[in-house]
Amino acid sequence: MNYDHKRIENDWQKFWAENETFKASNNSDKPKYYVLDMFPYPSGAGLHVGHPLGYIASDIYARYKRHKGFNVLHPQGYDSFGLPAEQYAIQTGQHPAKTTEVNIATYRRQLDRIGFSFDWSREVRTSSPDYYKWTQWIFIQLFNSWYNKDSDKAEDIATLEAIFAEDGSKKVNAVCDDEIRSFTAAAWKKFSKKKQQEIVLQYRLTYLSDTEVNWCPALATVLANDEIINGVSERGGHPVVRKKMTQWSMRISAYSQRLLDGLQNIDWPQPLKDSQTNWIGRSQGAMVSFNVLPNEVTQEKGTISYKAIEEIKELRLNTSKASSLLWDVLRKKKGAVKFRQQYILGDFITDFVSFNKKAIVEFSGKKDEIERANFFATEGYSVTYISEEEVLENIHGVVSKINNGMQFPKIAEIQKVAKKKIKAVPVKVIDVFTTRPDTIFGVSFMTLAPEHVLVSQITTHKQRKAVNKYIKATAKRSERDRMADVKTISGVFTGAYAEHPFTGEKVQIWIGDYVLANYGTGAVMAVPCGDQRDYDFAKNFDIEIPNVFEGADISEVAHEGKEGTKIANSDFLSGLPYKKAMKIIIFELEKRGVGYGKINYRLRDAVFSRQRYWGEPFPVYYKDGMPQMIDAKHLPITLPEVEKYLPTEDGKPPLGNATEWAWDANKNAVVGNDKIDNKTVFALELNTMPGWAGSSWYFSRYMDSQNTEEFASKEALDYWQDVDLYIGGSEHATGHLLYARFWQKFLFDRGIVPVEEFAKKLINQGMITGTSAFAYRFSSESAYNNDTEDEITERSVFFISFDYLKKNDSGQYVIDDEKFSFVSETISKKVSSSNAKWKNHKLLKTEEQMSPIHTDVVFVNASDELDVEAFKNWREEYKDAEFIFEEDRTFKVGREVEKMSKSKYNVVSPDAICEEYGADSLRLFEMFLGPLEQSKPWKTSGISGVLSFLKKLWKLYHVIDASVEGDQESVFLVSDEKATKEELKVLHKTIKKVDEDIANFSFNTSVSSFMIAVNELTALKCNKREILEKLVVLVSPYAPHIAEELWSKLGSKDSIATAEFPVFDASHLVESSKNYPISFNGKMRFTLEFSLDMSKEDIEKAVLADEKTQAQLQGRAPKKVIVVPGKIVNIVG
RNA sequence: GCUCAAGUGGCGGAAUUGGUAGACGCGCUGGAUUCAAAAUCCAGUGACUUUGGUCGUGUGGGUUCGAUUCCCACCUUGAGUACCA
Repeated sequence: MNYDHKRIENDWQKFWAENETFKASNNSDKPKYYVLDMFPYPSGAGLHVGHPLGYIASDIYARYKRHKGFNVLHPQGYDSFGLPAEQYAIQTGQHPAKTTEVNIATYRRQLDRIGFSFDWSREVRTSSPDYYKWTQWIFIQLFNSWYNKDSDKAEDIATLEAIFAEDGSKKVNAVCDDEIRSFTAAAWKKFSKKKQQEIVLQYRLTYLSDTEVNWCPALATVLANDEIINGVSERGGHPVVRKKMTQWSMRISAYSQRLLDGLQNIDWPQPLKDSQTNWIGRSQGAMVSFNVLPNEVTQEKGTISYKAIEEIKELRLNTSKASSLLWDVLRKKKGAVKFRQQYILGDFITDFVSFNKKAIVEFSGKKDEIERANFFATEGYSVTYISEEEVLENIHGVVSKINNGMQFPKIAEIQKVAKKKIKAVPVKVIDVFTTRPDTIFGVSFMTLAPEHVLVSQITTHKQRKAVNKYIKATAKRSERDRMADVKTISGVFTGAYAEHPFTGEKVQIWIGDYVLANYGTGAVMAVPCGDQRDYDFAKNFDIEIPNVFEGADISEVAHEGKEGTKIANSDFLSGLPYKKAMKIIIFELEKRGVGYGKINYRLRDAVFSRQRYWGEPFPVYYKDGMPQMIDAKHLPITLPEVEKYLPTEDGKPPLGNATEWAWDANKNAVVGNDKIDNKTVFALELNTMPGWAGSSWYFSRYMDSQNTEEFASKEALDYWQDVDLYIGGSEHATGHLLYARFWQKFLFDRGIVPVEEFAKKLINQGMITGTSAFAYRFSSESAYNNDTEDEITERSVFFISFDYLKKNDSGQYVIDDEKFSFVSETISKKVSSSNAKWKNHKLLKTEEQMSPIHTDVVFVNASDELDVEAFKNWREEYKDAEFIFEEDRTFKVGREVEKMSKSKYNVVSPDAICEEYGADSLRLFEMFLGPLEQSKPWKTSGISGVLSFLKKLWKLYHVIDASVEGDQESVFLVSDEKATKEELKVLHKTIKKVDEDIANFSFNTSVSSFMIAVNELTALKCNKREILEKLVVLVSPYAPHIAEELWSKLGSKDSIATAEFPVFDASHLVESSKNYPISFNGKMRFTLEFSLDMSKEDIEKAVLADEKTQAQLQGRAPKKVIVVPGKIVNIVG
């Protein structure tokens, strides 16, 4: 029987499936090993040969580990929520679930053909309700957690509420919104339930907030930072704008430091670690406070800001009906409680306030309600909330509500408040973050982001117009414009000054769009001598540039280096080097209370809402405007059916189209929207989760994927622990891989998973690019009639074989000068023979550029020859094309490496390769292509090498049956004779090499060592069982089908999958002599054979005595002879 | 701009701690087999060359008896990032 890959591969794939050969057990005496691939998004295009590269590598490793006696978990699944299926649904109306189903079936068929050892019983699909049930469950856990900086981990939200009730907000050290809110325990208890919910929401690890988001109008959704490449969407390349929206966010920022620290403990590629480090962007420095010097605006009416005055004016003009009605009643109730309308308290304008009763009456539903409530509570006021409807319907009820809610404070408290009122006008403070506090004496101005809150409060009357104009102009500019135009320096002076915290000097306050509102505090202290941007700004606006560096030349550029320069002109810092100066300045800042050392991170919280249909629904409903979690026992909240997958007409996300999509708290079921007025039915969250939700924990689900009671059982989690080897693309560095690490750490904190990092080792496989083929056509302006100088328009299309062409200086292909006359004449002959009026014309100019036309790579053979007939039939427009062939009647194409893509006709499908060469050839070839991590081009022609290797391997186990006439038939035959020394040497050399190669993930080199082994054993005519039995196990991880076939022929009834990996025995490689390279001045000239136990001196003597050495030296005496025993001899002449 | 990775025959790529540069494969050349083709097998294949050699791992320096490997500077390509204070 000859090597028949089709039959063998079919048989064994069936065998594996029927016997569940690769099913992993959750309890075993063997040590565990978990090999994971990044699961694919099942796209409509199916797999091309580039996709399985990583899967083949991981499969080899998984099979190798099985041979080595491990209980291997090697699962596979689908990341099946996502945009393409939804975009397709929008275009065609097909339900994404359906197309996803079809695509998955294609993927599965394609994957099965390659012979992977996946345990399919553990398959997961992120879009399946059985799976996303647990994604929703994790969301609930995040919602019910806050980050306690004191314990440095996530804790249950109940512990936060307990501290609030016990000690108020001061005792809480949490990661939450930067705005300082403080309230006493007493105040906390007095807050309404809703108020408390609002406060707690700001501490949760997933929270709702009005955030500036990246809005993509074309996709009608928001995008995360890592989903945007160069200012446009990663998918589709649509423009992205900034927009404020209420969104769910994930507090990944709480984990910044731990995500950074964790990188130390995992074996991941350095470039990937670097890019995560970069993305987290830790910078060490200090916060510094600058007081704004009073000016005519900030001084006006004490604490009342300009903004507030404007607001009051407007408020009083537009008082609502309810408000004026209530004011009439309150005003007339003379004597009892004196209320004031729209009076200022701190930064806020109250609706109604009674100063002596410390009572406030407010209409609920204000945007800044939480901040107001906090402030009022801190000041000791009690707040009664009322609604417009209440007032209109039952004003007397409202008045009694106000009276009941009123406190009657003690005298002492009233006095305290009075004192506070007398206190001086609070000074406006600008906080800045800087990494170079040591250069603080070089500050000559400050710059605020145009969006900074203080801008409107400090700008002088004189500058207001210019400032407003500038703010408007920057708001208009899109993020992309701002990015594209880094060079233009713009800004406006606010007219205000700050006081330098050390020198007390006046420092101008500017605004400029080079300062970003969402990094640090949105304000910088500008040190033009030490920062190029500040320098450019100062030069542009003619601001002073004081030099605080010893001996630095700052006439042209800023001095940005840290080390090696000492600080100058800086009072107590002068003469100090960077590190010392940093220590001292931070000490001083803290001592004087004007700043403190601080670490800042670039990592932002991740927006978690998407205005899409095809994603996980949130397990969230809204009650009284506040988000509530649906009890976990009701999960999954399944996606509702919708008519259209587009946003609703009133701009709600696609889920708003659902007619049955609301939460009935009594019946615990999703019911019709029409019952929403029934008091027990609540609106559900209409956003869905982003693509990275499902992929942030799938590796844990594989451990126990069929569990309906838990996300995964504790036993399964404890047994498998983490992924031992994770293989996937580097493009997920700052997306999936960072989010997954974040969730893992969170789940670890909450005691759900046993380890803090989910993958010990990670390898990035490179991309396989395509080798496009081009036929070169000469373009239309090429034909002229030599007699009339007229251009001939009705021409044929000509293609010219690649060997007639050369590249010109601009990289375009033109006809090679030496071959020009031949080509030109050939074309002339062809044309004139077809049309009489084209006699005597010139068809080509030497500098004529050829247009490269993509031809499908299937028409091209290994020698780059085009199947011209197939090409002509491929496209109507080339049917009558003429071809200028080589002398041997072949037509050559040009080659160019490009990304594999349908539009470039260079896509090679694994199905076609499996059909023609077999899965074993495909697997070997993909590995043989080059190092796993590297990107490398695919060229189908090379695969014949590995196929002939497999045939040679087959032949080692077979002999030609002479009794069969005609076609040569081979029959299985191995001998039980003892192997020779030579044969054992070949085997053990190969065992050693393959063992090392797999350990180093150097799969390409082990394929070549297989080839060497088979070539050598063939030369030795070896067919000994002793050798061949071990050889087949060695090959089995790479080419499992042929290995199984030969293994069964060798007499085994079981699969080769768990056969013991051959053990290397060094004794077979012991040599007695060495062929020493003899080099002269480091250049090898010839070799000499010496025994390995010969001494240095003897070797030196023998080498010098050799006539070849004498010939090299030509009579000169060698200056020095270096002998490295077992390695080399070098003679210095 | 910054960060990282990589530059070796016609092509994909080998070369363990510095020790015979180009393993293995593709392609190419010649030969055997064949009516012929495919397949298979054998030999050759870095460049130059007076056939004895000489030069060769992006460029220029350095360290070393010896450098693809280590150090410095530069060039090119690819990836990530983008005013991060």
